[in-house]
Amino acid sequence: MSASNTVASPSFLKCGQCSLGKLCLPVGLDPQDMVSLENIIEQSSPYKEHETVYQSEQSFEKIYAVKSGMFKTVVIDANGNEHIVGFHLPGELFGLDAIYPQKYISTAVSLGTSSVCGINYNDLESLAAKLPSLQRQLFSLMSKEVQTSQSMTMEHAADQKLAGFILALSSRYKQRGYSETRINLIMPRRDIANHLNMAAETVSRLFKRFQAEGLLEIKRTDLHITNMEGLKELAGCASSC
Amino acid sequence: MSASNTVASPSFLKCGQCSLGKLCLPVGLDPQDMVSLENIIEQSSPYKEHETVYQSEQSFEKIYAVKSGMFKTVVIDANGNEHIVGFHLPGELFGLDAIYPQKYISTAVSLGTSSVCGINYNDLESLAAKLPSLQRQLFSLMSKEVQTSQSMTMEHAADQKLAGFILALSSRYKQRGYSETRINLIMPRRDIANHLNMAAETVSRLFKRFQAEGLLEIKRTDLHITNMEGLKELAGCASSC
DNA sequence: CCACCGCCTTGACGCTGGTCAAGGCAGCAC
DNA sequence: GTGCTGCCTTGACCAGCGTCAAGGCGGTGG
Repeated sequence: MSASNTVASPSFLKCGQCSLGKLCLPVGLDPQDMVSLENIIEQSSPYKEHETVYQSEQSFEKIYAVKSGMFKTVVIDANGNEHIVGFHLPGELFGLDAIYPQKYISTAVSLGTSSVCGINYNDLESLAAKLPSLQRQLFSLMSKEVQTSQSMTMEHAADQKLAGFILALSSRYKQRGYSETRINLIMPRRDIANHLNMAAETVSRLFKRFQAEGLLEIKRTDLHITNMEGLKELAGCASSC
Repeated sequence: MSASNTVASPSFLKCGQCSLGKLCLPVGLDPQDMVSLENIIEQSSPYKEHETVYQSEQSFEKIYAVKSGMFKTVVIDANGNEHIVGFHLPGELFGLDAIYPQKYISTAVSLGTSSVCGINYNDLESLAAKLPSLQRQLFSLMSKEVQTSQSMTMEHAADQKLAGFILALSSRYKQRGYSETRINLIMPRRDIANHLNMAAETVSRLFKRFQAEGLLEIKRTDLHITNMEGLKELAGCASSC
């Protein structure tokens, strides 16, 4: 395991060999069913930084699983303001919010070099009807998605929100086998701030304060959590515990 | 149709006869499949005000569809603060966030006299595997759920949040065949404020300001939207358009 | 009728965090 | 090296909104 969590690329492996199998869509599938799933999955060639996977308003066709790197999903409101809905780590799905309206709500953009698996939604639906364990996993993942976006609405004060964000990232990295205390914040401060509905200056000041309080150490993109309990207490544990 | 939207009770009707059929779980089912669904649904006797359907931490068994009245789902964070996650209108499901963790995250409480249909989740999963249109509807409803809680995280200023909340309510009532301009706010101001993460006093002041600006008229629980466009502009249309 | 209670409203005040502006610092081209 | 550019940090200032406290108003019970 590397000291920091640069994200390993399973490149063109099939689900059965992919290291993300334990987190991603194939959870709970037996090897035979896994093959059926592999057959409807398309692996993309890597996206360079700032490339878009799909655009808002585009008609819905596929959902995506992150294979390597990181993606953000962004919506633009009526006043032209961008809002970052979420950051997506390897093994996580995005595009699920497009199922109901049958068009993409957000625009998905790569952060750094990243790749995805694309899954045609109609094929996935048909397959899920045949494979109960896949159906179950899909419901489960969507339920999780509901819960995480709900928990975001609970944090109130800026310090709470930032602490919750860091903790959520930490636990997601941990699930992926990376260190939970050393995090590489590849997204710019501005993006973190935008996602949490606050000013970039506030993020900066809060990181400074957290550091002064001995909760963490941070230098540029390199974050080291030094007092996990303290952070959790601050966050009120909404997104994290 | 009554002038204001007191919520009609379909009482003990089966899905096929229930006026909510066009919004609720049975969307897209043919009459025969509808019968299969009816067989796994349990209709509750009415809850009185402030009664709980399930408690947070309780093990997950059923999801619920509102039959009449209104429910709120509430979570309590580590510091003991209550947070109202959502209000649920007739034809809407709640308890979906319990699927992933297999236990209820929130506590569900009735607002006024209300009733639900309870649906055993294991039975529902099995049935969905047999009925593609039911599976589809479930995915669709969960996707919608994701989207609405995401859109809540986008609003920033207090006036934006309140305007968005009113518009979302209005459009949900409209879907149910009620007036979109006359809304009966049965929940106390305090609950609205809590849900939107603001002080009850702010809600009060904002209603006053909205009234002064000619956007709406409000007296106690009786709300009348007089300038829909103005409200939408204020909201930035995040939750609503 | 009055008294009480809960809920909402209104006012005064102060803090949190947004905005604006300036300055640091790393990376890159020349 | 110098000068650019982009990102982050720091400081000064101000407003939006939370908090506290008081007062209104309607409903219910005596």
